[in-house]
Amino acid sequence: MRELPVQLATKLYGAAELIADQGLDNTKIDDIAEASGVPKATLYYYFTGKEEILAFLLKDLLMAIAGDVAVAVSGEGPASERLAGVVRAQLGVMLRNPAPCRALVGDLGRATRLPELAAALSAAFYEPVEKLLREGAEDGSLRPAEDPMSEAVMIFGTVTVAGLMEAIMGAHREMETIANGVARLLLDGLSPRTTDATGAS
Amino acid sequence: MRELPVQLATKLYGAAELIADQGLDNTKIDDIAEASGVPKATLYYYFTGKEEILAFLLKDLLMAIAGDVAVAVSGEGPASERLAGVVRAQLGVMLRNPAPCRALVGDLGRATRLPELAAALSAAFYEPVEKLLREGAEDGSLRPAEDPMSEAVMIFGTVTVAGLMEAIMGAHREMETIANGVARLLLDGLSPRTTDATGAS
DNA sequence: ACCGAGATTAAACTCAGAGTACAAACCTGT
DNA sequence: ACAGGTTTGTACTCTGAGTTTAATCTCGGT
Repeated sequence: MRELPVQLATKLYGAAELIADQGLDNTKIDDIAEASGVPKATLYYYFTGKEEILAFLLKDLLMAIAGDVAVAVSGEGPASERLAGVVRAQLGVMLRNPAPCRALVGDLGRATRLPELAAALSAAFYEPVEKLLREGAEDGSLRPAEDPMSEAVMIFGTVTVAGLMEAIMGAHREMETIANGVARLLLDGLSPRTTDATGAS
Repeated sequence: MRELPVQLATKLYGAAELIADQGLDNTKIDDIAEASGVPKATLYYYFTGKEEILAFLLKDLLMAIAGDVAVAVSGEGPASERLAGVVRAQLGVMLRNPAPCRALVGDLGRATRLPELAAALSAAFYEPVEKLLREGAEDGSLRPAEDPMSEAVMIFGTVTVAGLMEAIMGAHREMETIANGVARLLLDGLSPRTTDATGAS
């Protein structure tokens, strides 16, 4: 895949919506060409096919998430708070880019079969969060995880599905509202808090 | 879609693996015909196309989950324990049917665009769990949820992603192990438990 | 045994759309 | 002006989805 001119990349975002709505198969290359204003021949000059176009769009999304997550992870404060920041970061990117998100779910299969993307996802999310969990165990703000990797995966699942649900329905709720709900579930769980000093009623 | 003979249905499961591995687009109707031993013409006699075949396989999976989840939900004991049962139920079905699961992720987009499936998913999972959350708030074994619907969605995300990760990699771990990890996260969260009576070291 | 209705299948067909080929224009630096 | 890459229109090939047809098969009723 050749180095992509910025202008072309920009135009392509217009196609994300289309792909998100219809799914990749129902979207003809000619449709993508028309929607983005990039002629078919040019698309084939840069990409080997549809899939690679989708992959480009998704990698872009993952990079955005990776960036914001990285900032949240390496911030100040206890790990638990930074984790809440991670949640906000991911949800923020997702709600700002609903079309690629929908495309991502829609064609997750292809995405996971694209090894480059799996790697990007891991770098964007699992690894930073896994690290964060370990730090939380050290600074005492999070319980020690038996298996930080799979906890990171679960956290990703929780956040992602919450975000997707919102991206698929047309975001009624504020990002902060959703993020609070997610963070509360992840940090405190569903059990009633036992924080009140003496036994309650 | 005509009434499907049992024998034919059985043969079709053989194709799930294929679809899971390659994704639906990379799987030719003729491949499905060959893999399942059902001639192409017969497939078209019963289904209108590939998509409907996939839909059939997925609906089957969702039904299985719905069944086991329903049992778990309506069992004895406090809601919190029944929730753990739900987790076990879903993971159990997923790990017993890795191929359809992988197909489901792989072609989630199509799946969500198939309204019948969205409804099935909702009936199989969201509604029962939502009900369970309300019961938990009543019997005191779960904290009251502000928004039971979106909590049900998040729970589904957590369980599903955990299950998928395992279905995609070839299940090394026992279902119980995974279920315990998931249930622990969902019930207790990531914060250190404050359960020890007096302040710890 | 025979008949008719529906089930099952092979084989040949149509047709949309992905991807290719290629040459003409178009830059951009030298 | 020239060379090397970029951009694009146009016309092409070819794969594979879905259709059609018609030949068999199955089986309950007579």
